[in-house]
Amino acid sequence: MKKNNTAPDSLEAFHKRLVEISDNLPKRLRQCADYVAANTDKIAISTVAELAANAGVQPSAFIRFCQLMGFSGYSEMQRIFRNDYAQRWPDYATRIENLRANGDDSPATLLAEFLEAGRASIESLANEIDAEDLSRAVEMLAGASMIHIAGLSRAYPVAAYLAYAFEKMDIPTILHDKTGNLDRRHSILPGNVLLAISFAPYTRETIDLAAYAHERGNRIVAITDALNSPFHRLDAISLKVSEVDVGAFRALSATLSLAIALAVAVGARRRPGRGGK
Amino acid sequence: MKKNNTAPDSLEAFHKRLVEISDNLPKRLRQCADYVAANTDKIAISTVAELAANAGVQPSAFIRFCQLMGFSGYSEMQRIFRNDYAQRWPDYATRIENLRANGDDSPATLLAEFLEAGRASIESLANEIDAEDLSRAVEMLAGASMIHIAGLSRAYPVAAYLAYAFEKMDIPTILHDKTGNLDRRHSILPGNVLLAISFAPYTRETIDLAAYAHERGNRIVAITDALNSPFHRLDAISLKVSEVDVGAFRALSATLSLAIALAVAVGARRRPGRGGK
DNA sequence: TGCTCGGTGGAATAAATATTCTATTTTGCT
DNA sequence: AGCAAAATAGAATATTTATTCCACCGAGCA
Repeated sequence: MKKNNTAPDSLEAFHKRLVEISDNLPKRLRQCADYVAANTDKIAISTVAELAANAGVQPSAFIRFCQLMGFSGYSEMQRIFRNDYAQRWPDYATRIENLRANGDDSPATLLAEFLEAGRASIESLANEIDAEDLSRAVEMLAGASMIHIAGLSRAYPVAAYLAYAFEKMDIPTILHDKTGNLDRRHSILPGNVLLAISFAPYTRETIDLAAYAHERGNRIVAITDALNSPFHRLDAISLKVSEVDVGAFRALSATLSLAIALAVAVGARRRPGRGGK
Repeated sequence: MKKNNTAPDSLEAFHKRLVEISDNLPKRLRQCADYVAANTDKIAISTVAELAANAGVQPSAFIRFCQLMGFSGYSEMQRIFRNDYAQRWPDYATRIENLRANGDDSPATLLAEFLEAGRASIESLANEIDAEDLSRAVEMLAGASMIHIAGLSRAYPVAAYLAYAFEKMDIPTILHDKTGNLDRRHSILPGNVLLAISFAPYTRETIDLAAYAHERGNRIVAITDALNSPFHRLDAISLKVSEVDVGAFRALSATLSLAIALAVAVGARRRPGRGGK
């Protein structure tokens, strides 16, 4: 626990300070710290009494915690969260409403639906991604002498995007599209890794290619939408991403974000110091 | 203006009620309604005094407005916004923080960056899209006897996704990828429309194709990132989407959402009117 | 054991925020 | 123009919320 009289003025500064003071905290103040760490988002819209009750302490204790964080009191601390909120949501909700207001099946309304679906998908990916698996996937791809990318139909744009990103970073890649109906499975050599993208109902060709690679002893990284996908049997590292759908259609926002992050991380890992080019 | 004593209990109900009472409102109450309609998001974190001041009315007037909406007062109205906030952000901000906490250049941190960028892009698209242009684009594409899709490098995944979506809906489409280095410009016939996707710095081939199409008298719909893009000179309907970038890389979340919405809207528009399959 | 001192709970107080009330103004109508 | 009804501003009040204060507890130490 460390003293410091300058109040954090941003979310990052807040978190930094929270970590700083976090060692050697007395019981009640620790409860506050833990609760706040796990529920930062609630601060903007809660009263001290509510937070204190949830953290299992007295309001006065909670205020002592605020002061320890460097603020004069709860109100001052709350201010930075409210500011943050105001910036984050300039009026997104309102704009979405406005788009929707165009009429039930107007293009704008439809766009609003897909934007909402995209946002929800991204949030859910943030919640559900397994950082361990992601790291292992990056490591494995970074160590590959060649990355083979497979993804068809709905997954094809993702595969194409990955191929583009790897290409930009001078990483050797083969995109297994079906151009000319060529089967290029024999280009998969020892030490290569297959990066397969497929969603239920899984494309036969992609699964077949993965099975072939697995049989030959090549490792597989899969981007898919369920943990019990066919890739599971192939000893693949599965990155699960579930997209929210609109009617019969499913967006790709979260999947694309995952893909680009994966690609850039691999690039950074291969050439430490440079994120890309 | 209508009387009604049941308070809305959800955001949709709130908006519905807002529209209901919106006709024939006295001056000050109208100011409240207008301000609230444009700043719904601020309610969760503001006091009556603040809102009233921003709306240019007295706090008491604002409270009368709340009551007209069916609430007992401001506090009761605020509650539904705070609940909504709590649900929307169960702990998204926290999770992002947690991802970031993995270390400065860990894959998880990178993913957090891209997810944030994706979210921001989606929100900004919601703010900036021109519903008029979108409708006109849909109409034009729906009326085309054939849709030609052009998009290379970073735009290629978008083009591929559009081609996939149109194909799913049995809409005749040609994807102008550069497979076999074939130039298929001569497939562009009268009555066809070109859907071109390109971002600065614009891909030469895409622009050339668009120029050719324009010359032949074909209409163009463009998905691009600036209103002064080369498409502007070609009398294209431009849909502008600006993606937030992370380092040297730019996500595609918002663009993809726009693309799928566009495709589905075109599909919906064609089906009812025509006997088409 | 008894003293000290940081930590704590809870009541007391201060501040802010919400709500009501009423005199006055505006609006709509004839 | 003149009247009645509705709407409004702003002060007064009630309520909620934040903050301070102080008596008490319990660990560490002579």
